[in-house]
Amino acid sequence: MRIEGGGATPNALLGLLSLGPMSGYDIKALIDRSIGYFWSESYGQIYPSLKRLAAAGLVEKKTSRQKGRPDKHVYSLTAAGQAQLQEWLKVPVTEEVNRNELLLKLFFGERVAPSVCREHVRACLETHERAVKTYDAIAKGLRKDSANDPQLPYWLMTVNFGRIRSAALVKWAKETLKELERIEKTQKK
Amino acid sequence: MRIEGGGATPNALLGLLSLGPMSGYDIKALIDRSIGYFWSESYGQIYPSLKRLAAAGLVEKKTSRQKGRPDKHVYSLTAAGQAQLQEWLKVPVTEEVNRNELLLKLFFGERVAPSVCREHVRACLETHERAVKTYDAIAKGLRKDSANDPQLPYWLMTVNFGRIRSAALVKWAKETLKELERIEKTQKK
DNA sequence: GGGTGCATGTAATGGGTTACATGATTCT
DNA sequence: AGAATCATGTAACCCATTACATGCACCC
Repeated sequence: MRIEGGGATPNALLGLLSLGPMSGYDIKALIDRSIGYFWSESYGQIYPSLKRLAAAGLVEKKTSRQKGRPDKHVYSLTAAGQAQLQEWLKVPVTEEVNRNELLLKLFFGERVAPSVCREHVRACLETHERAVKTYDAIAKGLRKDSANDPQLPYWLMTVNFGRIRSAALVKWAKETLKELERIEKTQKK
Repeated sequence: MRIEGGGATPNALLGLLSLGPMSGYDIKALIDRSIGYFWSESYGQIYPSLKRLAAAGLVEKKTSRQKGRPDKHVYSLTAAGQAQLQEWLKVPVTEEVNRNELLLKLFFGERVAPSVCREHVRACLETHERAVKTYDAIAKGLRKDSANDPQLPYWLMTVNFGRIRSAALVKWAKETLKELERIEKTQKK
């Protein structure tokens, strides 16, 4: 048996619980409307992980009965859990290559008609144009709703990351579309 | 039993084999010095996958004996394999959220000293500053060595993606470092 | 003699999503 | 009547990396 805390998932859960006591269901919902653009967890990870965290004494479980609905299992950070989270936050980030299917398809793009790649890149452009707007909206909302939260600057940093990245990809997509059109024209001649 | 060709890995292999006949070992080496910055495969994936592709008739295996060294199993694309690759290249890219541990740690950054986050962001800055230079070098090399290859424009598009993305992250990291220093100063007062 | 490169492959393990199973309440 | 939301959990499955197993040749 391994000690809970090595992987990122349990530590992400500890982090979310540091915002306040929550159930597995709540955690999933919170992820989807906060860190969802750079982190995801499924129930199949959350529930077993919470159980293990509880067994390791890093979180505490309290069952609250509800009318009609199933019992709610609310978890909260223990002192040990808080310590573990802080330790993990200090560990240097290990960046691994994340696979990019768009680039893979583009790399072999010469094997198909230029219009195929154009379509892929156009979709990418649309996605990130929308994303930039979304990030701006999120930042605006955060600045309003969490104006006095000491965590606000950190949250804005992550949003800004997304914004800058998406803006860059918009730029790339536009450049790339032009290049693809150029290829298409020279091919037809 | 499933038909080979659904996942990205077998199709990536087909793509690489479209560049010429190769062994599993060659494929790994080629990945590492070409698409390695946005795609990776391990032997544990490559060898079994090639076997399945051969069973499905998408690639053809030829064993060439070598002096001293173990036999080399050279695979080449069949017509069916080429067709499968082209079909796959047309399928719209499904972008899923890729987890970002740096952002996760930054999101909970208020739970630790600002210097911790500063260190993470500084590492990110360094990584991407180096990356920009690497991408430039790769592009230069490609323009020289593959000047007449019709695939060159596509390869440059993928390199340019990396370049633009890394340059954007350098910008973000610099901004973020300033912000972290600001937080540090206001905290000390 | 020992490290590195060539060359193949399997088994163990890890980390994750999806589908399944259950069931009441509330909204349309 | 039916869909969505609340709520928890397990089992099956998929995909991927790492470790293991083997062994020769070449260079230092």
